[in-house]
Amino acid sequence: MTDPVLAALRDLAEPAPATLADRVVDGWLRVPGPLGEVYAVVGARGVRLLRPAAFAGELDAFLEDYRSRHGRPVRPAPRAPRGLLPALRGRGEGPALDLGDLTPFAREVLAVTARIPAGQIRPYGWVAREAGHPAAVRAVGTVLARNPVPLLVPCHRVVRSDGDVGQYLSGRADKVALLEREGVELAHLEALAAAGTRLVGSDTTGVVCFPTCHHARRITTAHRHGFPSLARARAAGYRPCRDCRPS
DNA sequence: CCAACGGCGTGCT
DNA sequence: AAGCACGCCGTTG
Repeated sequence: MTDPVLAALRDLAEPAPATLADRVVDGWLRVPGPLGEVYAVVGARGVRLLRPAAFAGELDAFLEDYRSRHGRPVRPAPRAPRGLLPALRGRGEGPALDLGDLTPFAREVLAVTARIPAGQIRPYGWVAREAGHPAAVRAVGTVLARNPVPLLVPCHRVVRSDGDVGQYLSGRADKVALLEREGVELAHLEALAAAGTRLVGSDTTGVVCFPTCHHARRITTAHRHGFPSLARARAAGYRPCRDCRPS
């Protein structure tokens, strides 16, 4: 078990000179994350696999998971890649990712998901549409269920359209914890959904948003209107927000 | 190639 | 209102 503080300090240390092995062999590491420690495997092009340690089990199981996916040798990584530790603390753009072996559809789904800001959530159906496959809602779920780099690609921010938080790799409890940590008011959103409100608009701007969009949060209660669908909002003269692009 | 399988959505009770 | 059945669709064995 690695001391989180020591692990963090290690990231600040001078990078070791790159050896040939650093370029050819992938490296594993164990670092602190928002739900406890995580294992990661990093290749020359970026992070290839990441798992919460509590979910992955022992290191051996994690490395076997990686080997079964890629069949490449793994050794301990000399250091964490730039941006990994800050990203796991919710800061920065995150480290480079190596998702090269995924299908184009899966890559697109993850790319769309990666753009959801912290503190906000979007439905699976929205991701499907943004990825250019509006009917592949369920397939989006399958892709996210196999997200090789959870936390870095924030699949916990994708939820069901009915207000339920939905499933998650390591269980709904983790998903809820991650979202609440980011300031998402799940109870409030569930109440909204239960009342049939999926979008909110401002009658001063005529714009409708997902409730967690930063524009939506600025609407004062006097000017706030809820809508069950974009069609209904449009019928009332509203247009979709250009930032959260409600569908 | 085909069939089964999901972190879903929706319409019907 | 909560639950269920069925449709959808990209992967995988």
